[in-house]
This record gives sequence, C-alpha cells and structure tokens, in this order.
Amino acid sequence: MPTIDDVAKLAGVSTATVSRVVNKNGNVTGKTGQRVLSAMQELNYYPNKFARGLAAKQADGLGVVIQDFADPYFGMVLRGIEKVAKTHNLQITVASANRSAKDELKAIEFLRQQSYNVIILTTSLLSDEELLKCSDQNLKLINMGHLYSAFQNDCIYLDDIEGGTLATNYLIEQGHSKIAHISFPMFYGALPERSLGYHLALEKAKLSHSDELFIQSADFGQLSALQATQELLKRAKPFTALFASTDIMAMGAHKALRQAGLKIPDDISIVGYDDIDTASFLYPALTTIRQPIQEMGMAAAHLAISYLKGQIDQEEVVRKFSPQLVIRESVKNLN
Amino acid sequence: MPTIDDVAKLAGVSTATVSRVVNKNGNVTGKTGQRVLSAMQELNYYPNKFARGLAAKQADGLGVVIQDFADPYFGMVLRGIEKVAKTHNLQITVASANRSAKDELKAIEFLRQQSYNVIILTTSLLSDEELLKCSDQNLKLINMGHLYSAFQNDCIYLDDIEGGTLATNYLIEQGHSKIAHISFPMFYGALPERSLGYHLALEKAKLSHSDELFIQSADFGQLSALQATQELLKRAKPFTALFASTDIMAMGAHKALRQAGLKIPDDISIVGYDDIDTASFLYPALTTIRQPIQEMGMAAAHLAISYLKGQIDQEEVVRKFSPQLVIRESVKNLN
DNA sequence: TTGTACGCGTTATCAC
DNA sequence: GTGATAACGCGTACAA
Repeated sequence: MPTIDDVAKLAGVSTATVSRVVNKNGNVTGKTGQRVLSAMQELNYYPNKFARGLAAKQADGLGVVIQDFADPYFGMVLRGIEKVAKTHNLQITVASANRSAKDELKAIEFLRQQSYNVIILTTSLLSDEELLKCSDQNLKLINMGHLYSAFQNDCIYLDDIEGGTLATNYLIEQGHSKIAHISFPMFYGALPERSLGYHLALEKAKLSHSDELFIQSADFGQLSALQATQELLKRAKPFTALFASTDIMAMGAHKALRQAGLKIPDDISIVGYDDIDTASFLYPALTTIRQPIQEMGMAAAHLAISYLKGQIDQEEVVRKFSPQLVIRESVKNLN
Repeated sequence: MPTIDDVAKLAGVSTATVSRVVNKNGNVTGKTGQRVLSAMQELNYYPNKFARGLAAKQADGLGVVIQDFADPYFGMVLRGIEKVAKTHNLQITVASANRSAKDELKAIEFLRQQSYNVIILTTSLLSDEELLKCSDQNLKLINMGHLYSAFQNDCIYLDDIEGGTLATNYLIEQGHSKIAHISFPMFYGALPERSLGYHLALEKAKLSHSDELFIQSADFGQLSALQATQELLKRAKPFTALFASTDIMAMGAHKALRQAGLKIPDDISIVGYDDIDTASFLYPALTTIRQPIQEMGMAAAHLAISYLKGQIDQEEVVRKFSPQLVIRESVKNLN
C-alpha cells in the first residue's frame, strides 16, 4: 500500500502538500494540485485510516446501534444509512442492543472507545437523562424513530400520534366502533405515541373505549403479540377490529385470531404499522400505516455526516416525517 | 482518554510492560501484571484503536459483506456474527453488495482499504477466480452460505442438495407427483444446489419432471417470485405442489397463486426454504426447510476470529450444516 | 523480566 | 503557496 510519502516523492512535493490536496483545505496551486492528483491516481493511493484517525482523533465512519438485525424495520433503517454512507465513502460499524437499555448503553460506550464521534441510535428505551449523560462535546448522538425533547434537533422521527390516529380513524370510517389495540411496551411509564393516537381518535369520535380493549405486549416480537392477543380474546369484550403497533405484531395477532377460529377480515379487521416489505404479501394483504423508513435512515445518515464532515447543510435535512395510510385487504367495511 | 503512558506512570512501569499485559504476550511477572491491571482499571484505560492499527497494520474488527439489509436471512446471519464478535469485543463493519457481483467486489476493496484483514462474505455470485484474485496473504476471505471449491476450508455452508431433496421428497410422500419448482437465478450458469436436489429427488422417485414445471425467478425478491409464478401458471401445465427456493420467494408465489384463485394448501401445496422468523406466522403457516442461519453466522465469525487472533481452534468450527424439514400447514396430504 | 527508543502514516503548526 | 517537523498512541526490536 502506497503512503503519503510515496505520493509526495512521485509528485515532487512535500507530504504536507499532498495532505492539503487530499483534504481539500489549505491553498494549493492548480498546477501542483494536478501533479499530486495524478500521482495519487498512478499509485492508487488511499489515506491510511489509522494514521488519519490518530492525528485527527476521529474515526471517519458512522457508528450505528440498532435493536435487532432480524427485524425488517431495522433492516430498512440500515439500508438507508448504508446508501448514503457509501456515497461519502464512509464505513459503518453496527452494533445491536437487542431492545435492552443496558446493552444500548454498552454499545454506545463500545463505539465511543472505538473513537466514533457520531453515533446513530434507534432507541426509545433510554431516558433523556441517560442520553444526556452519554453525549458530550466529543460524542454526537443522532436518534431515529423517536423524538427526545432534549435532542430536538438531532432526532429523525415520524409523527406517531398522527399515525395512530390515522389507523384508528380509518377503522372508524369503515364502520368499526369496537376497536381493540395492542401496543408494544411502554417507555419508562409513558404511553407510546401510536397508542396515544389511538386513544385520541376514539375520544374525538366519542366512541367509548374500554381499557379491556387495550393491551401491551411483552416485547416487539410476534410471539408476544400472539400471546397478548390471546389475552385480549380471553377478556371476552367483543371487538370487530384490531390496531397493532407494528406489522410484525400484527402478524402475531393474526395468528392468534386465526387459532381462535376467527377469519380476517370477515370476523376481525386488522391494521398494522410500518409497512415492511412483506406486508403486501401477507394473506390477506395487510392494511397498514406506512413509515418511509429508508428515507428516514437516509436523513439520519445525512445529519450524522453533517456533524462528521460539515459539508452537508443541516438545515436541509428533514427531521419530521409523516405517516401514510396504505389500504389493502385486512379491513372489512361494515357500512 | 487515558493513554498507555498514563497507565505506565501510575503503575510505575514502562509502556512496553503495559503493552505486554494488554496483549497478553511477552512475559510479565504476576506482581507487575497486577499493578498494571489495577492501574488500567483505575484509569478506565482502553487502547486507542488507531495507534494500535497503525503499529500492527491490522484492523481489529471484522469486515462483513451482506447482500440486503432488509432480507431477514441476512439479518439472522448478522445476528449470529454480532453475537460472537461482541464476546470478543470486536467491532463489525458491514457493507451491502445488493446482490451485485460488481458491488461485492467494490465492497471487498473498500474494506481492504480500511485495513480489514479478515472479511466475511455471504455470496454465491462471484466465481472462484474472482474470489481468488481478491484474497492474498493480507486478506482472508470467509464465505457463508455457499461452498466454493477453491476455499473449501473457509466456507460455512449447508448441504443444499440434501435440502432440496428433503423438500421434494416430503411432497412426494404426501402423494404429490406434479411438483413445480421456482428457483432463484443461476450462479454463472450452474444450477443452484437446492434445485439440483429437487431434480434428483424427482428422478429417484421416477417421476417425470417437465421443464415446464421449473422456472427461475429474476432475483431473490417477493415480486419476482410472484411474476415467475404467474408465468408458471400461464404455461397451463398442471401441478399440485410448489417448492420455492426461499421463504421470501414462497411468499411471492403464494400471492400469485391466491390472485389466480387458488387456495393453499387445498389447491396447491407450498414448501419454502430457510425458515425465517416469520415463516410460522404466515397463513397458512409455511412448511419449509430450516437452515440454522444464526448458528452458521456464529461459525463464520468463529472462523474469522481464529484467523484474526489465532485464539480459537479452527478444527473445532463446524463448516457443514444440515437442513431440516419443518412441517407446518402449507402442504396437503393427497394420500 | 523489564525498559529504551524508534517507526507506523497522517495532520497541523510553524517557518520560509 | 509550500516545506520541515513535531505530535498522535501503540507495538516491538533491542538492550540491559
């Protein structure tokens, strides 16, 4: 591997000059610059990232912490992040926190040790305080998928209240009045915003909504959603529609319903959330709330890179995205 | 951040000694070693990866190239790799090749520039020659999911011929004789092994198998599988069962069948391949061939780390895994 | 067993 | 505008 010295010699300049043209700072004459550039080309020179990191005390790569590699939601997030990272020739180092706040903190610490100064998080499990404690002048945290009030400017998020409302309203429009909802776990006591949207929509429509129609799943998996749905069924409070907080959970719920002998959408209608790739291939195809997950991942990456390199205008990156109802086959019109 | 100098001073030794205990090489007295260890603890010292990489000319991390972040298969692979990387405190840098041989080569080159000396690949699109050209004494390539004859010892793979046979035989046992098969694209002209298994099983059972019942999908996605199935249907060669080369493709096929007014499994039976997380939550639950994907990812990581650090016994890591039939609801017994 | 001193490839601060 | 040169933090001959 050629070094900066090799390039300098070949171009007949000093290493300092080479460094200047590589980093496009400092003032280099057009002529000299050209000589250096062609020398770089000829030798196929790439700066050594270790030497660079040592001198700059900065990794030029993105640290990313996701929750579960096998969950398609995070797959879409990574797709988006990788796409823009690639155009900037940045490596991305990924760690999984497995939905555990403790592991999340560990992963951040690990990435920090690896000299990453910008980390993209995908959490909603940490508190503002915990996050605040992590970030300092040497560590910029970007979060995707949830708005933290202490990090307003560094969160890429969706209006989940609107999303929950959208789903619920659609069900109401279709003539449903007994609408159950299965949510993922609470964040340190607070109701997730999707569920808030559900409650708000019911109130606005002046529909009585009983606590018996609301349940929280133990985690984000299909199995827990299935169990939660069984519990819902056991309560014997009748409902004609079910709003699940994620598509994955909707799949679990669907299975529980089916096992109970119920047909979708004839007996029970279902609305999911996220619009993962498989949603349209389920049977029946899942009506759901679409998040532009990949775009949001890209936005997070843009923001991260703006902090890392400063060559992207922060004002231009969109932080807040809007949910969108995607109508398919899992809801029956009762009117 | 404390440096090796700080530790050395606090422990009253030289930096060389500290380095020795950090890397567990060289001979250090128990007493001295203890002093150093506690100094490290007290200062919360972690070696700077850049300085280390610069001196060692080696990244201590794993480079990984997958094909598609949003495909749960690769999610499971990453889950496995990350799990063991974490126990060794190794970062993993992931790039996606998007099923493109060209991008795969690019990704390898990129990772090489980043000084990764061990890269885990998940490809079957490259030729032996191309792979050979990439790897040299400075770059160790591990492949997962496909056996390359030029890299026998560095591939983690499943017996896919057996898998294809398993699927087909099960269908035959259930009384099916007209069995269609939808495969993913060929690897530079060679029939994928899963498909080979299908052909072999049919031959062995002395079932006439027409080319009209075999089709190759344009890619690995659901949509292409759907289109391939439509094409299959158009041929008007009747079949009662369909074997799809992946679960994802089975989902696409299912949708096409359904759109044609066919019921699963009453009219057509389906067998998939992989056993991704969602397979058991589909309706009907998908009968499939299980690959221990996560375990295979872990094996690949073990192998990679053995090359990186030499502290794992290479002989002990299992290279060849066995497929397993998982019976659920998508196959009808015709007997 | 332990310490000294240099090199790894780059950036940045000076001079010129 | 350009060139020396001193860091940056660590590993490792070599010496003691």
